[in-house]
Amino acid sequence: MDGAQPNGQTKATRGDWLNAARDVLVSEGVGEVKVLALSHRLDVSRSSFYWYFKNRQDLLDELLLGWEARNTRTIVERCAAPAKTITGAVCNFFTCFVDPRLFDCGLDFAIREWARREAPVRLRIDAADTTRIAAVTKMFARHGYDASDADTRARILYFMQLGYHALDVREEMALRLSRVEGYVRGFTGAEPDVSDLSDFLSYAETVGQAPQNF
Amino acid sequence: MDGAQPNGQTKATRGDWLNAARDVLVSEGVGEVKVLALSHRLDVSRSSFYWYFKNRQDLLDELLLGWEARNTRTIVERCAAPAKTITGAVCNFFTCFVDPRLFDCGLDFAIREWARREAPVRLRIDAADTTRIAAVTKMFARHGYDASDADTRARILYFMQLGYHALDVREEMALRLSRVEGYVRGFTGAEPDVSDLSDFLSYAETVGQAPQNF
DNA sequence: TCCACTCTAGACACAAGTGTCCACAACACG
DNA sequence: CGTGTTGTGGACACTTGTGTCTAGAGTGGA
Repeated sequence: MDGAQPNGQTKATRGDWLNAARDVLVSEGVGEVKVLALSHRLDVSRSSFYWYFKNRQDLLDELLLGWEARNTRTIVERCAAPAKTITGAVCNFFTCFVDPRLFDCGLDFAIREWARREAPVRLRIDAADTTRIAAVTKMFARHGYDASDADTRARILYFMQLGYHALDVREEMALRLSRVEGYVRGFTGAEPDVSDLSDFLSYAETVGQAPQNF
Repeated sequence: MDGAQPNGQTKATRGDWLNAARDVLVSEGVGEVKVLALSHRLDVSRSSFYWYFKNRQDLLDELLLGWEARNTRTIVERCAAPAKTITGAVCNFFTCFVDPRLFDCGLDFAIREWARREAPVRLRIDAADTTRIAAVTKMFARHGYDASDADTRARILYFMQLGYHALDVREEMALRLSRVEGYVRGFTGAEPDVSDLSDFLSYAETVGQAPQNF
């Protein structure tokens, strides 16, 4: 994906610039993604940047491209994953947000914030949300909910999950997991399937060691 | 709240600076709240700013103070409002987000974004969320939900509502209202009370004319 | 060896932002 | 009328950021 192998003389590859930019985008917002600051961070001259990128905007475009290729696809895949019960299906959806390798929450919100200021970014976010909600709706429909009910439940589930992360709540994984049963009951309107639930909880434990979502 | 009455010679009052700053904060983020830009917008010399405020940070502090005094109190009050049924109570909560005069959503999110970059702001947001969730939990508990159930439902309701706004969804008020019944069913786990629901819908219609939330 | 290519550093020109200082206009009041 | 206070505007010094141009160091291949 990165193309060129670093040369002996190379101090910072194109990928290094992109990674540094992503970090700053997530932790401090687009406004702070500055060529000067990145060059300090990489300990490279600022002008080297212009070897790899046309200008600052060029870098930002690339960042957006990477995000598009990743987050939405993850959600769509998890929603389409086979599940015996709706409990299992909802748990499949949850995995996106529990396993940081699957869905990059920090990036998602950083880009939403960015979208508030720039209309073209906004359009891409809108398209992503539409695709994701459709995938969740389909998941409910597949488990016997009628069209209108599936739509409502999909929206509650998706908005609640993003709301949770929008608030950047910081709580222990154990505490978070202790609420899962209640959440599933609330989201599905049915009694959770015990075996599906415990499958999810043990999966979550294994990835729970990973660094926090952001 | 504003103190001084504008003098004949006064071109921009302290309040004018604050309003302009709030607008920019909401639409473009803290980073864009710049003395220079505000002075252009108010058509006043930049140095006049320093008559009213010690420096840029002083202005930002004031903005934060105004937010604290408003948004959280609104939610707490609406949750404490009397309601015959849980349907009515949830509808009371919804009013915050339907009537832009009650709760300033744009400001809430602008400040959340700001909090990502500055720890002291983050602390104040955390305190606000804790207070708000506690108020919603109490609301459910008052209507007969046991402690654990009330906690879960409060979180689903609050996170979902903020998630909805975090995504900055733009849909017609009519479409939004058409989903309310389903939402209430989902949130309360019970069949909505018809009269409480219609009271809310007619209230929402009257304020629906007001400008969009942001 | 030497030449081309890749990448880096430093200098330059410029734009936009901050905060300070000082002169001064306009009003309010004795 | 003077005189103090309230606000405004312009000039200055400084910082941080962008993008361009050019010299040249290092590497790999003919």
